[in-house]
Amino acid sequence: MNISEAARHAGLPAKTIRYYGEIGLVTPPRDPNGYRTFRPRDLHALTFVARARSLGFTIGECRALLHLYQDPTRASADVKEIARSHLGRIDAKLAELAAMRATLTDLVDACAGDQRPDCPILKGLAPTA
Amino acid sequence: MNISEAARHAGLPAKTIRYYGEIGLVTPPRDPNGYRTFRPRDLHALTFVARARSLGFTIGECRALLHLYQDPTRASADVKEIARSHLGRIDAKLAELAAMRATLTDLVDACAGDQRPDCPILKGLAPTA
DNA sequence: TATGGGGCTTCCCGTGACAGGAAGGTCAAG
DNA sequence: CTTGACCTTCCTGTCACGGGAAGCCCCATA
Repeated sequence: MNISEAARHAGLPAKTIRYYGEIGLVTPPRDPNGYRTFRPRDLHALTFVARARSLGFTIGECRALLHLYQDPTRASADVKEIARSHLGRIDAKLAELAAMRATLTDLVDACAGDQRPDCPILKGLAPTA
Repeated sequence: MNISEAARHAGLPAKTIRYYGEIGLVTPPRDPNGYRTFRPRDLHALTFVARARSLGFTIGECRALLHLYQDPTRASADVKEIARSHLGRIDAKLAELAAMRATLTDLVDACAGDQRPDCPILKGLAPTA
């Protein structure tokens, strides 16, 4: 199977799949003509990575998860640790965004949004506010 | 005032302030020796940008907001539009992260996290799940 | 057999918003 | 005069790719 069909199956752009090969994440063999040939196991790995990425795991975490996935002697504790760490990052980001949202919402609600220059948003950003 | 003191006042790394100069966001004058000299208005602008950045505005938005801030003939509607657009981005990101968090929490809760290889997290990421 | 239009390859540059670090000029104190 | 703390520019790296150029390769059709 060539790269464009693999891309369809995995739900990833071909460019991304080439990138994953370049960084040694998923490295399908090559045909004599140099084309990448995706075997079922390669598609499997690509789809696994696509899902992990869609959950926000970094490439490094995807690499570790893929190794664990392919290692029958793994301990689920190792997987869980990666996921919990990522969950912590997500919670931190959520808190940061929620705080931004709260402040911004207040400012936006206070702003008339008309032709006059008076603006609570700018006042809120100004140093001496 | 030199850059390190300006950095302290604005709560930004000196490196970041040089970057802002490079992209023409805040461009303080130079002493004869080439050192940047920060006037009160430069500190003002830097602090304004620092606050806007901390609310998640992009550099481009900060540039626009700073222009509006310094333009007494502005319409608050223009400011509000930028802020509302950013608020939309924040909400989208919040939704995305909340969805990730929900899925991840389910998976993590289902995982024993012990020495055994059986792992619902990996199962959840696997293609045939 | 020629040709045309895909699909495949590598290579290089750009993204956003900086951080790290090297090489070298400047300044005030001892 | 030297030391050490500043300051400067310049180059590279980050993260996870996207865009596009230049050049093979393959298949179908005329």
